[in-house]
Amino acid sequence: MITIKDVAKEAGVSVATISRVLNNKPGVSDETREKVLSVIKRLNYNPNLLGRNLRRMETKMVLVLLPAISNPFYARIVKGIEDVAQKNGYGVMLCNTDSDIERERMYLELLKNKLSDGVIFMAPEIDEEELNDIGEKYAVVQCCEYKEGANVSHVSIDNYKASYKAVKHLIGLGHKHIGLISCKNNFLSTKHREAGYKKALEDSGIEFNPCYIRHGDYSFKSGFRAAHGLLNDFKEITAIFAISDIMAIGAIKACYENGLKVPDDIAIVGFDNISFAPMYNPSLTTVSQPKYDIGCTAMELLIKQIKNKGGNKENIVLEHELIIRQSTVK
Amino acid sequence: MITIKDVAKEAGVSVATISRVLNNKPGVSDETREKVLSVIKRLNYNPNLLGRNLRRMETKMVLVLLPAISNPFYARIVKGIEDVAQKNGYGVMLCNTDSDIERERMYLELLKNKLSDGVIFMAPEIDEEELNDIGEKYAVVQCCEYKEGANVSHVSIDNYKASYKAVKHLIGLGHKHIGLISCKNNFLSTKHREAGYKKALEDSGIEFNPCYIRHGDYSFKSGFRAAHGLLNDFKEITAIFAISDIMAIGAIKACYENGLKVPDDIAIVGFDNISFAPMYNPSLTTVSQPKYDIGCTAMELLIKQIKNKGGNKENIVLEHELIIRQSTVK
DNA sequence: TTGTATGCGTTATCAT
DNA sequence: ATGATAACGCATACAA
Repeated sequence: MITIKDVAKEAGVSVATISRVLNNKPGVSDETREKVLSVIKRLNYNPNLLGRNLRRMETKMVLVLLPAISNPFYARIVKGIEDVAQKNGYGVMLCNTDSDIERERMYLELLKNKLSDGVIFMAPEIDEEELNDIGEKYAVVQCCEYKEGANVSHVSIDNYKASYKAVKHLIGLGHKHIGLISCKNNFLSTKHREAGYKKALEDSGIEFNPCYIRHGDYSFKSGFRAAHGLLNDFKEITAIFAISDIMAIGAIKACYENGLKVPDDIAIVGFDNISFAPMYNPSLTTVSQPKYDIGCTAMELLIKQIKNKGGNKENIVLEHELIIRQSTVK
Repeated sequence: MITIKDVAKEAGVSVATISRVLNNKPGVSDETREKVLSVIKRLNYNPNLLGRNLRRMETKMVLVLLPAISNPFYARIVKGIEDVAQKNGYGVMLCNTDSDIERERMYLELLKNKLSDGVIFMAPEIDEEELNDIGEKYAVVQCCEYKEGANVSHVSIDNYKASYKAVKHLIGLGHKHIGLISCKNNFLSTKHREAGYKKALEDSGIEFNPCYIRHGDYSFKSGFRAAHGLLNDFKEITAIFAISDIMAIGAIKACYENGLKVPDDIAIVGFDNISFAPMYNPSLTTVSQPKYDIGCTAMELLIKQIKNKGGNKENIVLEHELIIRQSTVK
């Protein structure tokens, strides 16, 4: 392996000079700099960052923990994170937690072991307390999903308002019996979206029927089953709001298999505006989150924290948008 | 920051002993070991892996370069990679190249800079020569997509046979005018899938019509446009084979918007069996790759190379499967 | 402008 | 069974 010493010897200067050239530091004559660069090129030298990282006690790498890369919702967010990271000289390590707390803890070791300068959680599995502990020692940002109790920055939309708007859209189309496909989990977003649904009904003088709520697990199948159950049990239902696009798509599929046409016989609204939403048949009305901006903002927050050694706790709420497509409008 | 020295001082032993305990090495009395462990716990000590990595000149991390994490095709492959990695004490860094050669090269720096012990390419952008150079110095495996010329291991399916089988399925259903939605790229898989299409026609005595081939770019929209064009120009077409599920889904959408029902008026076959294939409306007939196994195999190959310092060039072909769903069978 | 020398945290070799 | 110490590759404070 070629090291900085080899380059120094070959160029006839000291390692300090090589280091200066590598890091674009001043105090090197143009002549020397050029000679060094040519030797670096000739020897095909690549600095060993293990040495640099140890010395500087930083890695210029950040961790992004996501429940599943297969979830298309995260794609644009990650892009935002990556773009801001790159602009600031940071690399991004994407890590699948599978919503498994052990796997999440495993990856968090990378943080504790100094292999990463900070972490962005897409949906933390660990509880408020553990999150708080980590937040006190390391740079941490929560993105989209977050724990309320923890004193850790987050960036997200207002899920309550977004859900309210989606259900109001259905009510505006004349629907009075609106099913809800929610999830049985502890996500704050879930709680907020359910609350928004109820508030929209209430504000429109429609009585809330708890039986109209079914619970899935964000999967296509669970959306399918939930819709199937709703349609079987309550013939009067003419619209369904699902708190995720994938479950909404499962619901549409269930409608068709029950002989109901969307949107003619039943209207469906999703949440997230994943890339498949406009591709589906029919295309899906849904709530769009500013995913790219969310990612950018999260990374910016993280970098600020890294620079300020953990200060700067901030919570940022970005704007959502209701996108109306074929699944609700005849 | 707590270091190994602090632990040593607190436990009243030398750093060497701490290191032995940390690495589960023999030559430490049970008594001492226990004392050390208790001190480690009490001080909440986390070993700084920057030191270890420099010393051992390895990181126990591998790079996985994918064109886009948003492509659902990669999800199961990555899971296979991760599972095998974890079993062997390796961490996985997922990196989005966006099919951008510069971004790809940027991430390859992590390899050259010793921040990663090896790399798995899902679809290399760099050419044979550059790939070869990297393969000579570092542990490299190509997964699914690969460059033929490069002397670098790969694992994939037989795309020629798979494509042949898919088209034969359509012919078996009585279709004689079969459109092909391919891609304009340099992927070997594309070439092989086109060749399989032609060979299937030929073997069945159906004349190949070059005009029946349209080119997309793996996107939904490109599939939509390609199908739209085919249907407009050639009313006799009753079936379309797309070399990716996403384009196939675009094609189905185009059929519906042209007033054609799938599969009643036209049959569609995709390729990859992404998670959305069974969810679509209608569900999609497609070629399934053993994605999880492909991922596992790639990672196993990579670990072998890391251990053998670059030896062990191997090419492995795994079995595919045609999955028949609603989009072809009435 | 350039060089010398120290240390980052760890592991591993060689003593004891 | 345990300890002292050199080394890994690099950046940097200080000297020249």
